[in-house]
Amino acid sequence: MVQKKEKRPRGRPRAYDPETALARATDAFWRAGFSGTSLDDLSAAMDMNRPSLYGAFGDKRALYLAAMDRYIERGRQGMRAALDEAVPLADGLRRVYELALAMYFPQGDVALGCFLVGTAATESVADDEVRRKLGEGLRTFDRAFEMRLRAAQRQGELDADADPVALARLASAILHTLALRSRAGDSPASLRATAEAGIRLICGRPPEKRTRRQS
Amino acid sequence: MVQKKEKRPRGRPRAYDPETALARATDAFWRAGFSGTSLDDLSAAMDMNRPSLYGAFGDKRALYLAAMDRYIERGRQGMRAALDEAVPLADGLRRVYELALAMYFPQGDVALGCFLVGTAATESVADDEVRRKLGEGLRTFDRAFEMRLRAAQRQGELDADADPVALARLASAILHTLALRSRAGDSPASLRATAEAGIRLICGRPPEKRTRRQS
DNA sequence: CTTTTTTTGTACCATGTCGAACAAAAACGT
DNA sequence: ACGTTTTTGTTCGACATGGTACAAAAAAAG
Repeated sequence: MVQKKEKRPRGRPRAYDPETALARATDAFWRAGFSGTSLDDLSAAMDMNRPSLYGAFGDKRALYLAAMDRYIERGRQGMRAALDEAVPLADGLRRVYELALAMYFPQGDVALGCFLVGTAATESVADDEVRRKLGEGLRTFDRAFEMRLRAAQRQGELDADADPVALARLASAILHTLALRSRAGDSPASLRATAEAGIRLICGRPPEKRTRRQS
Repeated sequence: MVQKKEKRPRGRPRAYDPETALARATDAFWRAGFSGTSLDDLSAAMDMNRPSLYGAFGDKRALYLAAMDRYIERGRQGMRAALDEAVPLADGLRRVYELALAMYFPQGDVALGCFLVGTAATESVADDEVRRKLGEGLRTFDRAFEMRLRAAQRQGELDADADPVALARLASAILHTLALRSRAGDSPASLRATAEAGIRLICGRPPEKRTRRQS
């Protein structure tokens, strides 16, 4: 157990990297949804032929569930980093929303929005496991906001009588509206404005009446 | 033109009512999404055989677009009624969210969430027309909120320096999070709480510190 | 009653889809 | 070098899917 030696396995080496293959599968699902993505599409996107794909990830559904897990975990890590308690609450929120927008609008590509909103939300009615994972993912993001808000409250950055749980849900609501609207054709600029308005509401209006001039 | 006499058309009378057929098609799409709903599913749900369906609505995509139009129009009407200027702003918002939750959680059925979030968001990346309609639909709902917020501002119900456009987007954000979370397995009760928190934030906290007791 | 017009219902077709069978290929161990 | 083990690539097959052709049916018009 101590030495995780890179012992090559016995048979023919695999021609793909599981992580990048999963990333490409995620991208394919992202564009057309679960039902709208065929195994041929996946096979082409992942550059794996069907049997390899089947052997590596199981059937289409298992592959999709793995893509969900990966997406949620990466989102969690991104939020954890963005919500560093060393940066002010408002800046942390802004960083989260910027991170989200960077994902929702890939460079030189059409707007993709959020993977969960764009694909899992559709499947969740018919597929219990997808619904479970989707719920767990959203709660994960809620919790990340909530932890940060609690810290802000402890540090006096946030009103003592604020409700961190409720505010966290609203911070997520901003995320959800960005996710949805980016898929509806809204521009990054307009979404940034919406995010800013949300941040102002969540953090509480500054003590003095805010002027339009920025510091 | 004056007398819209119920002149029966020439041939065999149709065995279906177009409006209810479209409603049933909407329901079918709602559960499985556009790609996940087959023509057989639709044919069964609408109680029309394939050629009749084709003759009445065109192909599957045209049928889906018609379902979108119907859904958006009904949503618009519902919001217009709920946001009656005679009722206080907070109550109006509450009525909108209650209306939404009533749609998202049909009696004696699984949670369906919002039709647009659950189905159009998936298709919108690949289908320009769906994306256009989705964006227009969301903006329609934004505008309904915005109109009401402007009225509230005129009546002094809302701060004079509030931004109706931004607040309307946030009111929609609450709607979007309800739509998404209802599909993720959240309970109506928890969503109601989220909606209430959103209403408090949008309407501004009441002058005195709010106590838990209700009038 | 016959003709005309429109809808219905059955059957069909080309294609797409998921999943699997099977042999060739590429590595390791002896 | 030879067998073992694992992955790859080709191929196949059963089935679902979107869409259509065509005759029977049901109503009005003549």
